[in-house]
Amino acid sequence: MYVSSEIRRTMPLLSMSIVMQLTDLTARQIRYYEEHHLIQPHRTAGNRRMFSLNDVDLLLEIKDILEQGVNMAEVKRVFAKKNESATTAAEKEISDSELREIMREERRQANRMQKTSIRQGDLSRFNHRSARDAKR
Amino acid sequence: MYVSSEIRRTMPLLSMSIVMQLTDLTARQIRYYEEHHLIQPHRTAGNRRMFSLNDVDLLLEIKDILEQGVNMAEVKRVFAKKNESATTAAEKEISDSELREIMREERRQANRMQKTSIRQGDLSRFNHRSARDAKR
DNA sequence: AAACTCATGTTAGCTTTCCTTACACAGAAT
DNA sequence: ATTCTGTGTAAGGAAAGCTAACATGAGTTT
Repeated sequence: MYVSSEIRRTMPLLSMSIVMQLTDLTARQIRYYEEHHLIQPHRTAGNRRMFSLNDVDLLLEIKDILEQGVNMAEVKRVFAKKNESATTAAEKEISDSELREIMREERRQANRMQKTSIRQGDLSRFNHRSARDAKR
Repeated sequence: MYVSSEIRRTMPLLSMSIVMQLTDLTARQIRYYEEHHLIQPHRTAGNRRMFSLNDVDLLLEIKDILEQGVNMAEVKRVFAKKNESATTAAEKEISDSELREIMREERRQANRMQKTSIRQGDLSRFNHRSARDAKR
């Protein structure tokens, strides 16, 4: 009861070290993703970053996507599209399958357009993810 | 999804400054309550306290009880009894009303025993708490 | 009244954590 | 071959946290 029930996913409660533990990312990586506007952690009066649970989830998604061999530019596009569809459709959440579908579409478009959008390895895992899907 | 669903109430995620904000207690107070074994926050490798959501709830309860004009010794007894009844009866949670009942009983016993247990003001508010009760 | 207890405030000195900035580097893209 | 990208790492400084110690006001005991 009490506080825990009032914890909002957007409340900046978590310090850098905790987020590093939760996400298994380095501080360098987290700051880099912020630099690219993928997250916007709050700042304390003393300029320290404070993260929300939402931020942690975002970081985990970023990590997950990057590990698939997608580059930052693409991650940004995926997130932009995700926000777009979320706001236009007034949806707050998006499922993993939806996310993968969006990325699949992104990939198709990028391939058609100029094939410069996707680098760093192939995306074959996105089309046969039975093993990974089972884990989620 | 992802992390937030895995957040356990016992995970030490929160720093001192955040807990101060959440509870509106001073660092001095929080450390003092720990000194009296009312909470046992984790420690980082660098000796910093890290609090769980459970700790925050406990602190809020402590604060609430102390604000009624009860002293620490009594708070300890209340908590001891609470733990006892929780473990023996295999109950995890205790309602506010139950808590107040326990404290009422405590007070009666203490008065009978040696009347040294309760100091610092009277407990009259416990018997006519209509205004405060309405807030919870 | 004097001495004591309790819960909290405050200060000092020190350690840990976090910040920014800058440079380095390996692998991929051009 | 050169450039771009994502990450590592180091330096110097500042914020936040720690312990220990003394201070204090309200209530209690002697």
